[in-house]
Amino acid sequence: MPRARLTPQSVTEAGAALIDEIGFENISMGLLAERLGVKTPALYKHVTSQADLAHRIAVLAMAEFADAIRDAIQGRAGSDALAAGAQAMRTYVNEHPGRYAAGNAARPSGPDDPLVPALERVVASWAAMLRGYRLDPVQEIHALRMLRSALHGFSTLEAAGGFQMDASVDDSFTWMINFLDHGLRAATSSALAPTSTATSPAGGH
Amino acid sequence: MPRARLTPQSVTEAGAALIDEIGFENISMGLLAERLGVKTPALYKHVTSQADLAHRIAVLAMAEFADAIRDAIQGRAGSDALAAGAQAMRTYVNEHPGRYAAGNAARPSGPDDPLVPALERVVASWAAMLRGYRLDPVQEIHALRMLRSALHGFSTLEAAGGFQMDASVDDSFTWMINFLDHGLRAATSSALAPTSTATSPAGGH
DNA sequence: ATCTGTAGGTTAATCGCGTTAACCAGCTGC
DNA sequence: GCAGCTGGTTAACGCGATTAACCTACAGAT
Repeated sequence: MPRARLTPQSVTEAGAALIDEIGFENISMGLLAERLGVKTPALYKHVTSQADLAHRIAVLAMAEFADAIRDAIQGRAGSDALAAGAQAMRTYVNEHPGRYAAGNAARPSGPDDPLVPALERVVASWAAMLRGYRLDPVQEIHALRMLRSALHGFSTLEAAGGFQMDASVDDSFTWMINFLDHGLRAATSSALAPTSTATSPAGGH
Repeated sequence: MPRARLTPQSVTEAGAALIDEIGFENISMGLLAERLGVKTPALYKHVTSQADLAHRIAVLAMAEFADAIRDAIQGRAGSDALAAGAQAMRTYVNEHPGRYAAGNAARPSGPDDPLVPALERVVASWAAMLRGYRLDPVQEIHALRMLRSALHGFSTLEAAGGFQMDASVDDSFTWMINFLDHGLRAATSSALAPTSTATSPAGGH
């Protein structure tokens, strides 16, 4: 019987493909082994555990994801960059829901975890894009978090089938991007300062 | 030996408390049984399966959540209502991360699933709040989805420890709310029509 | 009070899945 | 042509969900 010639990489890639098909929470070692034409324990020669597999998929996913966003933003600025980056994100999440879920579930295991640079590259791309809006440095981080929140929230809700009402999800997405773009442009000069804490922000500066 | 006098409700409530402590994915029938001073199989006299338990927790969570948001918005309008509702949501998610995760993971099993009205009440509260901004009806649904996306994204990222940078998460949240408020007020009269991009349909009304 | 039926608990057994142990066959380098 | 690691296989273990078989505390009728 010839050997299957698996490697950690090929196992991870097959796992990534499978997780996109059946969903993050439905993956199992048995299913993946079957897909690879091998018995379950064989996988343990390449990954140490199911958790390890999930983590490798997460790293793969976040690296791909970072690339996708970087490429989309390349050569664009301002509104264009925002729209392109956001669309790239949404496309990625819709095409690879399982990978993306794995990427979100993963926590860096330490400072030398390859997940860390991948995540940093994602943040760096968004930050670069935001720089085009010339925000106050203090606000930039708030804007970055808002952007992540909005895009992540939209993508995951959509992937989970959370938008039930019969209005075009595409339209909603472009509307949101447009909304964010307008707001960011408005924030460029004017101080959209958060007034301290408690339950209520009064407006103004 | 006296009996434990469990009910589906008491089991669900204990499960909800436990899931907030140990996390959505870490719950197990054994742990919950131990917490209730009972052997594992006893739980099956009150809930039919672990999935059933999770679903009941989800219903409980979304009902509480809907109440919290309704109460927060009560008697307020516009910016105040937005800020109060958003803060109520964030507080709920932070205090009950497991419940909230259960609520999000759950899918209505059918039209008479009690999860449906609970979710509808949540949407209704946000919609009522948005009405204060007097948006174009077409835009209202987009705004609703954006709001859900932003708040859900922020809350879940925060609960998952996703905001690593050392800037106040509180400040970021109020900044975001403020940003959304400004944008919504701007959208009140002016047509914030989505300008067509590559992937998407042209806007207009 | 007693008797009885059943809801609500218990212990024992099953099953699936992750994981490990023990074993064995190809391929690589001498 | 053979020694030995590498990558597979089968068998076995452990644990968590679930089910079966059993048993008893309590409610209601007599």
